This record gives sequence, structure tokens and C-alpha cells, in this order.
Amino acid sequence: MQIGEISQRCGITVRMLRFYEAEGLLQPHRTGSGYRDYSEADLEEAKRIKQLADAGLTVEAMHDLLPCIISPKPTFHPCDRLRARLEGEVAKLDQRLADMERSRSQIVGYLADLPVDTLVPMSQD
DNA sequence: ATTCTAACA
DNA sequence: TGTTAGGA
Repeated sequence: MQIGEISQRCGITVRMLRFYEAEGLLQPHRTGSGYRDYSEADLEEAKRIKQLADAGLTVEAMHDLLPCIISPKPTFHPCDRLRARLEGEVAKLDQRLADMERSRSQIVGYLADLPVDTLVPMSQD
């Protein structure tokens, strides 16, 4: 399939698909005319990359993580770095969760103090 | 119509 | 990351 199709099917922009390839995360075949030719396997990997990207992982982290997920057999060479990397990610997420909870209570506080008679008539639709 | 590379403001 | 130029 061409880049446009896989883009729609995995939710990664064409721009990002080319970027990830340059980073070595995806290696689609090329047609005679130089167009990228993605396989179903590439699509599945792209979907995994999508999830990792959504999870906030860097290309670096994905490089360590993907090999461990792809191969059915323990290719645990990169998994040492992987463990450290994932622990670091969890730490960062914990920090962000803490920060967000502070923001949340802050806003909930404002909401609680908000007068009840501030509603304005809605415009017609 | 679609994609390719490279580079821009 | 978007966008654009200039080709294929």
C-alpha cells in the first residue's frame, strides 16, 4: 500500500511516517518509481508506533521497545536499556499526574466558588 | 491524483 | 510539524 493509505489506517501523518522511517523505525520497500510500499506487517508496526507516540515515548525509547515487542523470541539485548527507559517514563508520568492533580483541584476550587446566577441566555441555533 | 526530496520562516 | 517547490 502507498503512504497515503497506511497513513489513514494507522493514524500517523504522512509527514511523520517519513520521519519515523528516517529514524529507522519503519523500513517499507520501494517501488520502481521510488514510492514507499508498505506491507500489512508495516501497518501493524505503524499502529504500535502510534500507540507508543501517543503514550509520549520518544523515538529513542521506541527503538529499544519495538525489538522486544516484535520478536516472539526474547531478543533481550536491548531490554536492559528498555527497563531503565520505561522506568524513567513511568517516573515522568507520575510527576505529570501529580502536577495535573494540583491543577485539577485548583480548577475544581474555582468552580465551587463560582456564583450560580451567572448563566447567560443562549443564542438560537 | 499521489508521492518524492529538500528546505523554508 | 506544516508547507511549498519542482519532478516523476
